[in-house]
Amino acid sequence: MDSSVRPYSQVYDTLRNVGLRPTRQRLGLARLLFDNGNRHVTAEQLHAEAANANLRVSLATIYNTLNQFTGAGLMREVVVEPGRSYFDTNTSDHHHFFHEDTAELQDIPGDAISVSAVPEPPAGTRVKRVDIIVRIKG
Amino acid sequence: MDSSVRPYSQVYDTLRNVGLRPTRQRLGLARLLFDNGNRHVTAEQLHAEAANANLRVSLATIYNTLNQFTGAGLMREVVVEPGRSYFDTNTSDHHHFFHEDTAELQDIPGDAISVSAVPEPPAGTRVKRVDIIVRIKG
DNA sequence: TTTCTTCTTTAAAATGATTCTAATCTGTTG
DNA sequence: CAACAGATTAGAATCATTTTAAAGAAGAAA
Repeated sequence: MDSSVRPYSQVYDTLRNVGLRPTRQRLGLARLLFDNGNRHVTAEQLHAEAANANLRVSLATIYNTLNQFTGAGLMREVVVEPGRSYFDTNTSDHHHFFHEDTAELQDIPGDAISVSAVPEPPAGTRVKRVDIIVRIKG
Repeated sequence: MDSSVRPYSQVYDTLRNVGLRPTRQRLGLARLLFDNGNRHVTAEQLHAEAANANLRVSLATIYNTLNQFTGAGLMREVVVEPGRSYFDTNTSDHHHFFHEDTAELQDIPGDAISVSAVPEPPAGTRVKRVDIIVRIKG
């Protein structure tokens, strides 16, 4: 709970649990991502943030890590803009506002919006996820 | 109605109405796009299709044209996958199934699905559009 | 701890989609 | 038809992301 006393133990366990070796880079990135509430980041943003926090990580590792975290179910990818991927630390059922002016994402809690009557998926397929993006402008 | 008799007159008028010069390329692409029911295409797909139909158009023009048609409200862009853009000839209110296996889009009519209680957008913003993507797998 | 093996990280190159550039060509209008 | 504005094009440029192959770090065993 007190990150000044046990700065890495939480994320350390998290990484162990999903079978990822707790390396310096993964521990540092996990802390940036998970110790500050729900976050929506692009690879470039996280890279800049890491540099800022004195964490030396290459951009390739940022991409690897974001993809591994997503594959492990610790994050999810949100696709809202052509040519750029956002990663979301909130994996619970919820949706998004997308500010078209600032290119920022904002959570909509799962219970604040819902889809009535999701149509039957085509024969032979099953629904993997329903994404709702509410695009807004200033 | 009979495209063998008046092959270009419909799309010709459409282009005129939105202020785009009816060039050979735009007329040909418009015919491929609008004379065959609702379509979802990527730039590469449309390029291949044009070549197939003996319509010589560069890829740069495909991109220009798709963006111009979208800007003119004749089509809309659908973002479902990082790194690839889909363009949809159906501009009416509706949503999409996305087949993750085949990377294909399929319309969900606007009245077959709906969002209950779209939350109030943040102060100073207004909703531009609500996109629902139902991701399915085989 | 030393060693061995396996997984990670990295810089740099490669890729893939899209946009830009600058030169050439084509519609439109007079 | 002439002239101009707008459109098309090949190829270069750009941007986000992935791959490569080499060097480095973590875990297990002795």
